Amino acid sequence: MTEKKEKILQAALELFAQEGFKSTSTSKVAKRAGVSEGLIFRHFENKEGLLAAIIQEGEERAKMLFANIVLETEPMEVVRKTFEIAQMMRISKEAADFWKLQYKIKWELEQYGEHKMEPLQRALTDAFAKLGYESPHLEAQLLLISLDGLATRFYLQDDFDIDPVIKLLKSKYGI
Amino acid sequence: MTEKKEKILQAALELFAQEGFKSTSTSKVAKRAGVSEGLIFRHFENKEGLLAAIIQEGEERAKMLFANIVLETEPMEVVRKTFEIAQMMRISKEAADFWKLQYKIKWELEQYGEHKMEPLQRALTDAFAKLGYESPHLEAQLLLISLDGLATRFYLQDDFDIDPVIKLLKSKYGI
DNA sequence: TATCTTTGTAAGTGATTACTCACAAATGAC
DNA sequence: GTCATTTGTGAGTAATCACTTACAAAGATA
Repeated sequence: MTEKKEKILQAALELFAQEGFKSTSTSKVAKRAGVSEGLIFRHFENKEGLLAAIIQEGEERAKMLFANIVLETEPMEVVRKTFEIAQMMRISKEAADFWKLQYKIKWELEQYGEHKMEPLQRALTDAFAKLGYESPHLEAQLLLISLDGLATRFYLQDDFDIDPVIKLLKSKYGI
Repeated sequence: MTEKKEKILQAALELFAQEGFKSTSTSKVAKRAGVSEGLIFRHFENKEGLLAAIIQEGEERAKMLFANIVLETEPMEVVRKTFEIAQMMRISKEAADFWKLQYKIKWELEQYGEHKMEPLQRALTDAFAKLGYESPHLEAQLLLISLDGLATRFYLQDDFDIDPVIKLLKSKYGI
């Protein structure tokens, strides 16, 4: 991976997350990365290839993140660590950009990245089952759905105070 | 409102909801509406004006929808009717298009339409207070956030079975 | 050093974009 | 019927789009 190729990926991640995929031009990406526009096509073939590279890079990071949860055997810890992930978007600017891009892409290209969340959902289903919930699969779905909603507000509503809402939601799971 | 003007609004709603605002061209809208492209600019000045007209039309519809809830005094009925709204997107294709557009616009233009939901949130806060919840304001926020997450799945995940999840969520509020 | 491959650039390409403009048809008021 | 206004069209516009191409610089291998 050359230095300029990395610059392109970083610039594209920022711009796609800010302005969306379709409405970010390749010339803009090149300008922010400080390279010629042609270099984008040399490295990534076309604009979609650039997006694919960004998404793939992030999916590997997501896998690493979920691995920590999936291997957890203590059910309450599974739930607690799931909330931990939700709170992580607030830490690193790059992580926030990546997750924001995920949601933007969902709405822009209408492809729900179900598979990415599947291991987490299975771990949660298992945890809720162990905890004696009546419909563990539905409970797992509902928790992830609530976190989707939380992310929506977090990214789109400027003055949104996420912490007290997370705290309330946690309390409903006894955390 | 002339016939052709209405055709434009309808075509634009469909296309914006399907493909997004920025990546739907005015020529495409004109073609679907069966009018000349120039007529769009005659009636709406520019592309943003067309979007504004669509959104305004829908906001009035949303107000009417919420009015029924806001005037409700029985707190459990407020919560029940809120779920009723959530289930409405599944009925009419036009209503679905409108709400889908709302979410798409949120992510594309990053402007959260807070004000639109405010009367509903206040009614819910009031209801939860009457029902003796500890943090009625947060509870109202959390419920609306969960419904945001539900909408995300409903619109983006093809095989999503929304009914059992709504049923589970309802049960958590004693409905 | 000579040669081959990779990395990089600058100046293009035709297609599409939002939008304008000159003009015609329809409508309404008197 | 006449005139003014509104509604509508079709052929423009400059700017921008994703992408190509010809060619140069840099690195690696011998």
